[in-house]
Amino acid sequence: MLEMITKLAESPKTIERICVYRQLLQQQQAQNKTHIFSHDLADLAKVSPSQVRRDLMLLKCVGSPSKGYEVSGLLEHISSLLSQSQVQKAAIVGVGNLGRAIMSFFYGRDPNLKIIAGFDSEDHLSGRVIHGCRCHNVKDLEKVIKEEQITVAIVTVPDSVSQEVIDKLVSAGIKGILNFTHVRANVPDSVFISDVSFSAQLEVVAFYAKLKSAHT
Amino acid sequence: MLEMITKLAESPKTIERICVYRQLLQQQQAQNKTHIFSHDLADLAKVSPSQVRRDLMLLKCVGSPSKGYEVSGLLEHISSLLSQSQVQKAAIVGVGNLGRAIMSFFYGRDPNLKIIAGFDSEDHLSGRVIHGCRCHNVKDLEKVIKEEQITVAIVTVPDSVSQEVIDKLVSAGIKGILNFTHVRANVPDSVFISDVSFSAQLEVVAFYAKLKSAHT
DNA sequence: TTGTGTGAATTAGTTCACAGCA
DNA sequence: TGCTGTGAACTAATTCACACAA
Repeated sequence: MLEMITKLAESPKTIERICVYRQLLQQQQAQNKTHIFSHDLADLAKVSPSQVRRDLMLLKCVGSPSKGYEVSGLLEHISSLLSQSQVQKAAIVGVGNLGRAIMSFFYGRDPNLKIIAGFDSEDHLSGRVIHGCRCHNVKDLEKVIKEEQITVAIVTVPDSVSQEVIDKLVSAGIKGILNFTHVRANVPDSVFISDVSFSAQLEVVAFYAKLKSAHT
Repeated sequence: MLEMITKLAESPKTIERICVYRQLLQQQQAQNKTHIFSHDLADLAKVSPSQVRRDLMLLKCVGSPSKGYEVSGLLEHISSLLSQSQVQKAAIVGVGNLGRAIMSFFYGRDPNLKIIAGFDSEDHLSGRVIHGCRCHNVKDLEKVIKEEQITVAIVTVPDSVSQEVIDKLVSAGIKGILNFTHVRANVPDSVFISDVSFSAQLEVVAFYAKLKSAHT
């Protein structure tokens, strides 16, 4: 098991796809599908069938040539691998439109990973519960994170306070950060940070859109 | 020039980084920095210096060993390359929290790429202008997109109507789509689509966070 | 010196192609 | 026959390392 996790840790792309597979498999399960072939999952995820088989291989999943992979089996493998049977708690710093959108997007999606706290400098939010997520003033950040043993944080504050907020999160003991600001913040090696840049992504889309238009 | 674009089109990763460089360079320019070394830009973007030099090489940017790269020169190169001097218009389908957050995130950021229209099935939004973006009922989608010659669309609707909305966008002539739903939609080859999955990204962060905790 | 520009080397990621099984 | 599991081949992405210029 530990060896498998080490292997996986070296393949961030695979991990991301596996998270996507899980979502798709849950949808399939909801439709009472019990088995699925690699090419069917590949179609749903928009990747190649051999890619799916390779990814599942890493998880030591096995399928039968006649029926494909058992959906419930895959889901168990994936969940145990990703969450390692421990519940993890997450917090959001910055309860604006984006913060709320993410709360509602994520609400009820993954029982092993729950966004339980929100922080904002706006006092009128304190005490409110939005999508199952209790809001606090940002000055209680360290206290709440330590009390609740929160390990993951989502940062949706204005760019100008990004590094400051991230420093606070790090010293409060956060181990993983999903950063929506445009600042590429400094964090120690002991913390994992992933940057999401809407603007950059939209610009990439615009670039290819132009290319596609020219093609016609 | 055309040759350069063809080369770039084959390096999606480079394009994404270049968009990030642009943001960072604009910040630098605002601070009256006129020149920058590859390692400084690398620090800001959290990539390696040789990566920066390679990326800039693709754009045929040149720097001097003593002063580094000229910031305004880089910005010109990047902007002309990315937008090819044409203004592009974008629309958002789904004016909920997420849609609005994206509107405000992007408002005023890039003069060559503007989100000018929003579509929603909620009638009370029609006619409202949010962050410079005029809202319409979704049934006017095709008409407005054609009239305004919008080429890029952002999809922030519920998963259940995702494919349906994307089909409409494609037949209205959209060439690039940024998809925030969990559905990996089908689109023809003539359209570029990029999927953003918050949940998957957050799960990846949680995975590495757990890894980092174990490390301690 | 110090940093750029770039060929060469390395590493990561993906697809191919086929043996083996139901 | 049709699909899985996987070594081998290939392609893409990144880093190294060093000639050259200010």
